[in-house]
Amino acid sequence: MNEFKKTPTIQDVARVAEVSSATVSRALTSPERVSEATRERITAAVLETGYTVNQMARSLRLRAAKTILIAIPNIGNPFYSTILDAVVQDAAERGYGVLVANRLGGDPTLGLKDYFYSNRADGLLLFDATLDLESLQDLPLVRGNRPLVLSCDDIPDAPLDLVMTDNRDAADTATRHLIELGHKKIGTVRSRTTPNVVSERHAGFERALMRADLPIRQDWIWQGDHAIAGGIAAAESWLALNERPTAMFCGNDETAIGFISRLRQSGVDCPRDVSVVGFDDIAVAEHLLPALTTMRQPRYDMGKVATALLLDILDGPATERTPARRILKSELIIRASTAPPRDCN
Amino acid sequence: MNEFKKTPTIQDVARVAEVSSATVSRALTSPERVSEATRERITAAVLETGYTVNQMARSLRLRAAKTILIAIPNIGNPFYSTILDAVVQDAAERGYGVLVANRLGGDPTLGLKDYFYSNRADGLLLFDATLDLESLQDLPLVRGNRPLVLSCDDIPDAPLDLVMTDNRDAADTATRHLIELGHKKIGTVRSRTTPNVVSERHAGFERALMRADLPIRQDWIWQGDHAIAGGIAAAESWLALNERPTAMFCGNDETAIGFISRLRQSGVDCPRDVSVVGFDDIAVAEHLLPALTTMRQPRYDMGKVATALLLDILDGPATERTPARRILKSELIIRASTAPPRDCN
DNA sequence: TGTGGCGATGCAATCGATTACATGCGGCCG
DNA sequence: CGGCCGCATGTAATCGATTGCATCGCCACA
Repeated sequence: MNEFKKTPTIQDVARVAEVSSATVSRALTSPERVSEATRERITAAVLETGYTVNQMARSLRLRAAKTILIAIPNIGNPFYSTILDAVVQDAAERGYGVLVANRLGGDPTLGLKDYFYSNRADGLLLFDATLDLESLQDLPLVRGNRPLVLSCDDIPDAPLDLVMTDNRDAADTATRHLIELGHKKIGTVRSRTTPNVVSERHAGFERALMRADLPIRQDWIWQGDHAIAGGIAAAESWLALNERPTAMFCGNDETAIGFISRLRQSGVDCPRDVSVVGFDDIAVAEHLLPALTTMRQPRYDMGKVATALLLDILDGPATERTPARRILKSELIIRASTAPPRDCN
Repeated sequence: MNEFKKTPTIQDVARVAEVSSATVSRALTSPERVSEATRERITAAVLETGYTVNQMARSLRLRAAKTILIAIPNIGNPFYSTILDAVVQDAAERGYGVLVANRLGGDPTLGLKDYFYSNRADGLLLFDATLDLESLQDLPLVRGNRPLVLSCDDIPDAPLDLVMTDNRDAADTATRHLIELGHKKIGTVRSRTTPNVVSERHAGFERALMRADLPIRQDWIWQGDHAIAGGIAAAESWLALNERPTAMFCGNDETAIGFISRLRQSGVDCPRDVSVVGFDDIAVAEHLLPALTTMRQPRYDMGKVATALLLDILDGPATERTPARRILKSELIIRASTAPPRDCN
């Protein structure tokens, strides 16, 4: 059926349409520059040969891969996969492909990937600030002056384009919600995977407590891992306590899920015995029992905004720019996992 | 610091090391072919210039992009994001990048993507059988004789490499579990997103019922959407029924979550009033209340096996092969959402 | 009728890495 | 001492698309 053994090239089309390859190229990229008659012959020839452009050749020539690289700490986490979803969707609409790098930060083969990824992507979307500024600048993408947009997390003092949520205010809001319910003993499960989000959130947590003149007790602060396991571990330590907090602010929803689930196993009920507020509002949050009170993060929007920012830089003129900072607002979603403390009722 | 304005090329390295670009290329790809002295000079020059290979140029020359394309119906779904995780991990280890295409099937801009993706990926990992065989063969990847591995779903009569789970047996097992608990009135929420998985699962469901001489009632079969919303809709319809099934087999965990959650709102308890078994065993399944009985799908393995299969084809000799079929086993995880029916107690 | 201008098209260089083939050099053996 | 072999390296073609410049008609206007 196909008269060419190999993938047809622009030369093949040119031969069939009886024009030069230059004309074919022009017909495809700026149709108004060729006469109507030739354009039709070329269109027919494209169909006949089944030609599709060879992106490798085009990229080489144009010095643009039409591809962005997205680095995510943990694809399996619904929080990140939603972002990825948004990014892939929007990038595709603007003609860009998305290469995925998982756990770029912690991977010992980073050097290999350097080599591997270089010159393959036009820009980088980084949802992971476990890299410090120095190693970031060592990445060939950045060294090659490729634009980079950082999201979900901040790197202090880095002059980078940034898309974030208002982590500090959000944590403050969540904590205030617990305070307003009457809680005086409030603990938290922090995380360690994304350092600055964590300190921002923790700062918001402490700010709310301080403003309410409530104590910040170190033995009521646990380290989580942004996963269910961390919540479970924190719960076990919580159970061993003599004096327990009556409310907990968890660094994300998975942590809250693990925490509540482990407590339930030991007969401790949420929200009767302890109130829990999560962070993110992942899809299942409202279908849990108790439905989870949480700070909804505009994560789909975060993906969209970050993508738009990066692609605007890529498609725009190569002028000197001052880094942009976009802060998106989170929203408190009150459900059933928070209630007034028992002894205050 | 960097003496080259633009990204350094192999020519720049050659100039610094005072050799030809051919020698640099050889030093990098087959070091044993250059003398030790030159090799050292070249290594030094690579460091000095900060050279990294331009993959576009290499791919053009070698006709291999060192990239695979993965098509997934819904990235946001934890089921798929786990698979993606496995794929990215394993592909990176073997020096391949992963391009993500979301909802390749339903997207009206498929034609655009054709154009766009062609010649960019060496092979395709397809986790979505909403495409029929015909449109599949129209994809340039396939037409260009690029290997393709189909996973999660089957396309009947297609001579394709395949990685699947034992959907029919798994559905049979799940249904038998309900039967063994004493249930006689059993319904199901099917899905429509992945046609053949659905019919396989449904076939397993019906097989189990028939073998137990139980009725297959059409009004006890709902259409879901592999998402929470579908479970909710089915639950609402279930509530309106005069004679209700006492047990439900749900097409996936999200469906089960929505179903149970909606029923609870109306005071119907799982497992007291109705038993529910899910499918997949997503991460939260064991932390739900009730903890979800479900068929665990080896989805991480599915990603790994599919990747290994595709990459073996790509890296192996270009011989004629007969398509491989790998079937992975699912496992029944009994938790708290299933129990004997009330009236049988 | 001559010429300037413009639209359509072709020619050929270019992007950067790879590799078949050519070359040159040194050593070994007869 | 001459010729041959083999290793190390260089030369140049190649992959496929894009694009600056050249060319060729053709029309209009003086």
